[in-house]
Amino acid sequence: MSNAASRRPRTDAERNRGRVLHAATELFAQHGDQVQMADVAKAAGVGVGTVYRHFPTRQALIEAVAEQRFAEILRYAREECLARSDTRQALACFFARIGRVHEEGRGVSGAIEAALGDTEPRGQVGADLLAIGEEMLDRGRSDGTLRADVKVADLYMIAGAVAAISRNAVGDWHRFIDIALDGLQPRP
Amino acid sequence: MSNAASRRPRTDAERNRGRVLHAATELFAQHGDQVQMADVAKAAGVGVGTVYRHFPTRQALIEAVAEQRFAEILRYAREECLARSDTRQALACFFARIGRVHEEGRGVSGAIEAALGDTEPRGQVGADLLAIGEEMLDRGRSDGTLRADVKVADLYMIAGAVAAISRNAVGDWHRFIDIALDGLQPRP
DNA sequence: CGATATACGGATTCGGATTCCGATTCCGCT
DNA sequence: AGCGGAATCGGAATCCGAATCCGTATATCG
Repeated sequence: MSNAASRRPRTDAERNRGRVLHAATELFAQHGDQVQMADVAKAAGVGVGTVYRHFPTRQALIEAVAEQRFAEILRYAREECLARSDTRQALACFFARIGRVHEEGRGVSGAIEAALGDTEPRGQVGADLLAIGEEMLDRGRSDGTLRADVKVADLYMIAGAVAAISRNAVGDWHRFIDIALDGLQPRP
Repeated sequence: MSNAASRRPRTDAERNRGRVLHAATELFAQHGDQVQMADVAKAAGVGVGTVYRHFPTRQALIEAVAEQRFAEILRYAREECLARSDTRQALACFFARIGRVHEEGRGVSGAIEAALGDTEPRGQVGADLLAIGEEMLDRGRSDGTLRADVKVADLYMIAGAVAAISRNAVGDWHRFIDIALDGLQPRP
C-alpha cells in the first residue's frame, strides 16, 4: 500500500481540474446559476464523472468559483485600495470592488448565496481580507476618519450588505457605500 | 357559456387554499426551505395536485408566504413604528422589525431569496410600505433628523441590507441599523 | 516494457418538482 | 329537492437534473 496522500496528482488530472473550473467560471458568469453539471462537463470537454471527481458536489464547484473571485478581490484590495492615502477613499475603493464584482457576476453570486446562504469568504483568503480591513481601520482611527469604536465586523457587515444590494439590484450601491461610510464617521 | 371569470371560487377551494398556505407558512418557518411540496400537501391534509392548483409552482407558494410576512411587517410599521414621535426611533423600529422577521424566519427568507433573488415586496403591500417610508422621510426632513437628500430608495436599500445581514447571520443587525441611520443624519 | 494505481466517461440510479386525468364535490337552476 | 356539469380533488406517472458506479483507458514508476 503506497501512501496515496503524498503522491502528486496525475498531470492530466490537474489539467482537467483547471479546465472544469475555467468552464464553470465562464458558464456561471454567462448563464447564472441555471447551468447544469452536464453543461459544465461538456464545455470543459470532459465527462460528468470527472467533474464530480474534482468537485464532489455542485456546491463544491460553486465554492471553488467563489474562492477565485474572493482571491481576485483580495489582490485588487492590496494593489489598488491600500495605496490610497485617504482612508475613506481606501474603504470606498474596497467596497466598490465588491459591488462591481457582484454586479457583473450576478449569476455566480446568486448561485453562491443559494447554495451557501452567505457569500463571505472563509479560510486563508478570508483571513487575509480581515487583515486588510484591520489595517484600514487602524489608519482611519489614527487619522480621525473613523469613529474609535468601529470594528472589522462592521466592515464585514457592510461588505455583505453591498454584495446583497448589488447582486439583487436593490438600488444604487455606490450611494449605499457613501451612506455607510458617513455612518462610520466620528460623531459631531 | 357562463362567464367563468366572474364566478366566485368554490368554498372548498378557498378553504383548501387557506389550509395549504397555513401549512406552508408553518413548515417553512420550522424546517427552512428544504420542505417538499408533498410535505406541504400532507400537512395541509390535501393532495399535491391541490397544492399545485392554488400555487402553480414551488416559487409561487413561497412568494405567497412571503407576501403574508410583508403584510405583517406593514401592519407593525403602521401600528407600532409610526407612533414614535422621534423620526429616528420610528425608522429604527421599522428596520428592526425587518431584521427580527428575517432572523426568525431564516428558512423562508433563504427560500425566497433563492427563488426570487430578492426579498422586497411588490404590489399593493409594497406600495403601502413605500408610502410609509415617504411619510417617515417627510417628518425626518422637517424636524432636521435626516439629510434633505435622503430618498425612499435609500430606505429601501437599507431595508434590503438589514434583511440580508439578518438572514445570513453576517453580523449584528442592530448595530448595522445604527450605522446606517447615522449615515442619514445631516452632515456637520 | 509491464504493473498497477489513478483518472476517465457516461449509462444508470435516485430524489423531488410538476403534470395528468379519472373520480368526486359543489353551485346554479328548474 | 334533485340534476347537469363545471371546478376541484388526489395521487400515480412523468420529467429533469444531481450524484453514483463501474468497466475502460492512461499516466507513472521500477
